[in-house]
Amino acid sequence: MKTLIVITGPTASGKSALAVELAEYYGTEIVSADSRQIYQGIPIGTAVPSADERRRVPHHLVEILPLDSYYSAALFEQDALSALDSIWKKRDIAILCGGSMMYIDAVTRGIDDLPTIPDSLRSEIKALYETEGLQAIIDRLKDLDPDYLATTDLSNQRRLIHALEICIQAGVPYSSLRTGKAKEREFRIIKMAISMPRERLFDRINRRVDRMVEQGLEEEVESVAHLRHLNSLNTVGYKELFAMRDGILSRGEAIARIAKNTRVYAKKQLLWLSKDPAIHFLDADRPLLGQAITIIEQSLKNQD
RNA sequence: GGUUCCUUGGCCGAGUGGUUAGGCACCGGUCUGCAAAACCGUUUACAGCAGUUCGAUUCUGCUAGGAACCU
Repeated sequence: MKTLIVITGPTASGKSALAVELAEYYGTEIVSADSRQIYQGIPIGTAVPSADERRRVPHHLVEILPLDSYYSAALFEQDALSALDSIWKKRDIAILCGGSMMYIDAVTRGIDDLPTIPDSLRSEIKALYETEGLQAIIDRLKDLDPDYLATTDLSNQRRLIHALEICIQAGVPYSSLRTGKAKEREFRIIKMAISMPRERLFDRINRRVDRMVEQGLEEEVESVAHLRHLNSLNTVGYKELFAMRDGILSRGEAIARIAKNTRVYAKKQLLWLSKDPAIHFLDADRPLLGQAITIIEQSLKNQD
């Protein structure tokens, strides 16, 4: 039976290294589940797998998109499933590794089918928001989808705008398209996350930020600065250094801020993981590969 | 030694005789199409002591610490 091994965990916890070891052990390949490593041109700040790691094990969905490409969890679901299928043609086991929790959910649980929003409508709604404010969006939704409005956060412009776009494009309320149900997958899923004390994780993050700077993060930021308005660059490590270029932050402040925002990001990931009952946690104080293999072998045995 | 001024929560920083700004950080949370995004919530005060007052962080006095000027 086709099996998907998911390796996740907070940023800087050592996911990539473990995934490579596991892939070598099972003779398989890795699909990355990382919303930023998928872009080209920002390898340092997104801590893309090393050349050596990629030589040892093929990685899919890393550095495949130009920075100005639109992308989403739904697109990732398609791309990841097709990459996984290509691996399953050769092996029973495939590995999905990354820290973009919503992307992982899109693969393991699926995501509802929604219409794609054309650029024209997207910019129309954006203009409405910018000229008339969030209230205008809310007012429209009162007519088009009061149910959604009743259950959502009225301060979150991003989600409200999205809901309105879907209502208009689909011609039916957004809420009517939301099933809230996980899709049936025809593959077995074993999910694991690396866990370690928060202090130690934060220490690793701080060190990793310093290393990125040593590796030339500032030059990398410089090389993409002309594209700073893109969503792909609305990313920790880049926005802070853009602020430094603007003279808003000193170099020291910018670097400290990157570390801080990375810690905040890690906490969000940790929160997401803590809510997922299906996750097996791996203790970072003990050899990870052995723990992972034990969990995998047990799961395979139990479900056969 | 004298005169004047200052002392607010982890940090910055307003202000008031009673309803205890705000920002940052920390902590907690939301989440099915931009998710390393977007958004929400909570906690920690008024240097110490005494007095005035129905009531003091706010007024008075003393103590401690600090600043400026004078001798």
